[in-house]
Amino acid sequence: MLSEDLIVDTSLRLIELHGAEGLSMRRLGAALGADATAVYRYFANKHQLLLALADELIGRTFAGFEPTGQWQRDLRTLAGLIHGVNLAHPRAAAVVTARVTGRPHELAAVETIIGILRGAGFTPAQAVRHYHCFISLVLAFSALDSAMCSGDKAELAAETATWREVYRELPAGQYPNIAEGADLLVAQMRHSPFEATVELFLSALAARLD
Amino acid sequence: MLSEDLIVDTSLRLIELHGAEGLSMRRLGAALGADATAVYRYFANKHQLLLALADELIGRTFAGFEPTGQWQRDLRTLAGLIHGVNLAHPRAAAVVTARVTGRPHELAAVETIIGILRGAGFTPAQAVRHYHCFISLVLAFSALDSAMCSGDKAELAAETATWREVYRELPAGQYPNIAEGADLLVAQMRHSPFEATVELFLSALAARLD
DNA sequence: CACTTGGGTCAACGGTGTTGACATAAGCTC
DNA sequence: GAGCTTATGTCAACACCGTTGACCCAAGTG
Repeated sequence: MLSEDLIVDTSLRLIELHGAEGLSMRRLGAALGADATAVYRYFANKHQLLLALADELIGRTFAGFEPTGQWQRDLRTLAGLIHGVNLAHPRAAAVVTARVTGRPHELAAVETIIGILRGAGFTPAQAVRHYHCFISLVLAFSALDSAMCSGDKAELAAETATWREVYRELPAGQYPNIAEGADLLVAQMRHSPFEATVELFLSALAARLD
Repeated sequence: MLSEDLIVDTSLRLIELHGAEGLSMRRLGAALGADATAVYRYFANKHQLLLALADELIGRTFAGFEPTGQWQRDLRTLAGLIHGVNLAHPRAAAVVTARVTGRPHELAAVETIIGILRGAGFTPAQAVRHYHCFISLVLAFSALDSAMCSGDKAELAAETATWREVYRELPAGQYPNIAEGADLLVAQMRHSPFEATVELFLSALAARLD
């Protein structure tokens, strides 16, 4: 017997295993030991399935989180958790990102984050505004970085090779600013600017608090 | 006779016309009045074509831009330009976002932005770091927002309806923070937090400059 | 017993990106 | 000009994809 939970778990395992694009209904059916179309008894279409995956991921993200009362630290932790979970499930991340699920785990997440901002001293209006910026920032970067990592290793290596070869050999006359920091640039582009951007964001919020 | 330029232009027109997912090789071929596979004489695969689209978009974005010397204003303008162009071409945006093209227009863009930061007084290392954060922020939000707008109108309306119905009717006992700002939340979620986040980002940069 | 209903299977439709063989026209060398 | 190479477009096919509708059978219910 299949079930929503079983399908969701199997889907997440498949994504983790076969990478971003590895989740197809046929593969899912095979992994479940059933026909591909059996899944349609539980989810109207693939989009609904992805929404369920998204909510499950949100739930897992917030499962091990307890607010400490220090709002900057809490938001930093949450940002890292969300980013991390989404990176582990790139394909589902694309959906968490773009659409609102309206499911229970999502509600709990919204409640938690706005609560942290209210506790920090922001007004309800500020808290809502900053919540929107915060969650969009984190999700947008998650989607960006998981798209970055979803390709094969070979593809990724070719990518950084492009950076190295193209950017390091540019004529300093035409591109003085690039030439000046070419080594820094190549080194910088290898890892995500996520943490740095979150720090900038948090410092901007803190400045708005006084 | 086909040509790279003709293919790129037609592709962009197709995307603008048929929406995000509207660009398939067969449709492209039809729009060109040729067989779908003829495109493969000019681009090794669809990914390469999308990279070319991306570079073309970058070029168009920077075409009408002249730095004023006021770095905050310039970055704000650029952010808006990039965001706007990407919103108009949702599918291509996803690619501009994730991958480095290494093509001429991209190089010019990198040079311009780092130049602005250097002119603002940042060190080469700072300029490179902040460039990376800035461009990632802008591209990540562009991808997010264009994914948001790419669905049908009906789908989008259903989305906001979800927000309205679900979030406004929540029990205040379980979700006090959401209940407190439910109206604000529903109103807020309708438009992108892009401008607000860019402002926060720029203010954080300015604070780092002293 | 008859009958509905939930849940799994099967074949099929129209779509996708991509490949390899084939045809034809252009341009170059002898 | 003849012959050959190279560029360019066409065609059929492959292996996928999400989704639908018909079918079938076991379980539960009147």
